[in-house]
Amino acid sequence: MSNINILIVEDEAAIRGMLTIVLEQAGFSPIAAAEVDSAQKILADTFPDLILLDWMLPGISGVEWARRLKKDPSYRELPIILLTARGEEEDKVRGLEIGADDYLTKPFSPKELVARIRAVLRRSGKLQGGTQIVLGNLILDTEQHRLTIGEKQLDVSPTEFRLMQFFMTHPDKVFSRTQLLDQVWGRSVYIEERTVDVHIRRLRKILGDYGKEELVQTVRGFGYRFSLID
Amino acid sequence: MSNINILIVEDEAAIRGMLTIVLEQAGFSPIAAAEVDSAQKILADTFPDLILLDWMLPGISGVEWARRLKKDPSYRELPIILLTARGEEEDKVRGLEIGADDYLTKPFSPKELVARIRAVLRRSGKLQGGTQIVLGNLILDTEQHRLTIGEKQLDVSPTEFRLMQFFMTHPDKVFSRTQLLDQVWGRSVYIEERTVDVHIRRLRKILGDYGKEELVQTVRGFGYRFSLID
DNA sequence: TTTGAGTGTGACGAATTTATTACAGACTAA
DNA sequence: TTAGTCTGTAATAAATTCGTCACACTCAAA
Repeated sequence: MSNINILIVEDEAAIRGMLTIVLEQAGFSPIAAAEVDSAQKILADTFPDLILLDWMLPGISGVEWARRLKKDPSYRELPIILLTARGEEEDKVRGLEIGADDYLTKPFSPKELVARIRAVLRRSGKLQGGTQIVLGNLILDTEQHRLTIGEKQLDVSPTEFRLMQFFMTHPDKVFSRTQLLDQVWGRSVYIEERTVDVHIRRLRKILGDYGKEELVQTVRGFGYRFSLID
Repeated sequence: MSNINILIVEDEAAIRGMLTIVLEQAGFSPIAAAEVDSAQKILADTFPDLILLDWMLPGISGVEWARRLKKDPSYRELPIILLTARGEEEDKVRGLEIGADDYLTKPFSPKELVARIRAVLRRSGKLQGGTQIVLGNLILDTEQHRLTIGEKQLDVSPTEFRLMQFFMTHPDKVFSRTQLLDQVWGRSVYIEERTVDVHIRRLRKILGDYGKEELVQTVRGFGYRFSLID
């Protein structure tokens, strides 16, 4: 269960399905959209680490959308890989001009796709050899599956670990219970929203043992936030 | 100038040549044969450390030869990596049945080839620079096949030894049961995941006799970790 | 102060995951 | 061959985790 989310935007259902399967098998968490409109919605409440974008799309074209995203400060850092039709050299050039991070010419092999994705992620620092997330004196090491606070090791359950991992990679941001369920539990399970509260409680209890209870903050009416600042 | 001899058996001259070059560059000493007959001769008077064997061969097929070798006591230990054509899943299954140590699906990258070869050689103990791995007061000597803790020598079975070897070369890192099976048992065998648990248990028991039971740690939901730290 | 929605908390049973044991077949050395 | 070891698997036990619920508490608007 990687938490590398990849947003696929592709109108052809067959290719979309193929991409989804390939990415899943490669250990990513893909989300697919058929056109820009729904992609935009997904973008709003999920937090993809990379977008795989078809060049030709009905309605707003992929290029056009990419151009917009690259102009938007809050999405500028989000890597985009364009999928172009065979041999349209010109497109490639234009694609890179608008700031796409890579392009891939159809047809491509699954292997190549995954390799390119990894390369881009690595370049943007999201896929690192260094597997540590450091926040203050909190260290979460995904490779060792360890959560330490100062010198002390915290004993957390798998779900708590994933929750912490998500929080620590998105500090200072408020997330609704639904968003947390989507991100930490996965989009495909249905679970009561209140369950999040319980897990938050458990996390706070553990953190509280080390005087760090206030790291997880309640934002009444919205959800929770993880932050070093009060 | 390695003394690792690798016997290549491949009928297509182009691929044979490519393999030879790749292996040479990787520091191995390749010897190539176009079919089983000449391979058999080479086998008789040179002593390869590993065979890279094409699945499809004129005359006796690669599989058939592999099967024979694996039955012959004097060659049983000789690792074999099968080269299979793309997507022939069935072949893989048969490949592992006859006891191949790994398989590689064409086309493959030189990098992957070399990595797999190294892995297999390491697993069979033939690739070791310094033969000792030292961790705390634990010493694992791959050449003498010995595991000592302080002054005491531990009596471990072959599988336990390989498991320890893998753990000691990758300390502090969590591995899933699948990863352990791939790395310690080999990619081409199908074994129940639970079997790992049993071997872990056996290892712990042995280590426990010397007060080192806690070296192998359970990471619930993920797998196991070998670490000197709690 | 009242009221109701939003949140915190402890408990519980079910589900999941891991540990342990026993056993049969394969293999090895004598 | 034979006794003994090694290994994978299945069965069972033990431990942990997880989602829900019921009820207590908070907060803010009226």
